[in-house]
Amino acid sequence: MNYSRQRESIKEYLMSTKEHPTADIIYQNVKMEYPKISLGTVYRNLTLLVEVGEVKKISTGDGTEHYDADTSAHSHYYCRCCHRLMDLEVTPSVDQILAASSAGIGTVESANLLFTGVCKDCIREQNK
Amino acid sequence: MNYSRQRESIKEYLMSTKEHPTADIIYQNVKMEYPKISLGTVYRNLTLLVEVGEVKKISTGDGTEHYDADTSAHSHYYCRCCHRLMDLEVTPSVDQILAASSAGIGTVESANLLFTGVCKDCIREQNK
DNA sequence: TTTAAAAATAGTAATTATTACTATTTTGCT
DNA sequence: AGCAAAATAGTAATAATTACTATTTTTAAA
Repeated sequence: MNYSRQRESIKEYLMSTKEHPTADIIYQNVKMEYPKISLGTVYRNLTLLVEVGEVKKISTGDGTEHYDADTSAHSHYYCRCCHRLMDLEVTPSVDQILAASSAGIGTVESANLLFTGVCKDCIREQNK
Repeated sequence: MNYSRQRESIKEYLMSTKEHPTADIIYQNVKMEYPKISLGTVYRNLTLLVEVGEVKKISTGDGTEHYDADTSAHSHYYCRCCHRLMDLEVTPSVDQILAASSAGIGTVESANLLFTGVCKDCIREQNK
């Protein structure tokens, strides 16, 4: 992977915000510095950065993906009303998280935990 | 909400499978019973069923949504290789889940917990 | 059991997010 | 400087989802 100003700018913007922006929002912001940047470049670099582990992709089910340069272990709270995605600095038991967050940030209508990895079947396939 | 055979069939199919199918897979299956059903009908009813709480929508970030008629509190494991979404009957501490699932199902590359609800700001707005 | 309004449907068109393609430019190396 | 690999802008294509409309189904009341 070679250096690119555009990719740096994307990373910089992502690190400067706590908003968990979508590709399009990132595009609009990076365009201020690089008016000729194309949306495809934003998507390609986001995919790259996620692959390399420098950025996390967060799926809320609202129709578009959100991105976060904070790769530390933390959870998120999504408001289905204003569509904001917020940080939650928690890792303890789900019950505790539920109690804590329902007291703090808003109502909790669902708490979903999703693990991603490569399953045993696929590992077996790969070792053939 | 009025009764509809198509909606019943969608629910029936969803309850019969552990596969967490996408709208399109559901469409293909319900089409066996109702060959004239349209994809729009599937989408509309899935949205309705999710709103009413009879079905859960699960976002893996793989480009399409998955649906689950099992609304009990459980987590999921997504394999980024074969794109299968599997059930995990867990609710204890995230650390325990991590340990348990990494031993069992496959590698765990990420564990993401997402809460959804209505945030305090929105509740405040609504009470005006 | 007819009937009329409300809700749902099939089929199609439109929209939106994302990916693919290509000719040109930038980067890293020697 | 000069060359290959990687990246880009711009555009076209794809895939998932939503919107629209004329017709059919459902529901409940006459």
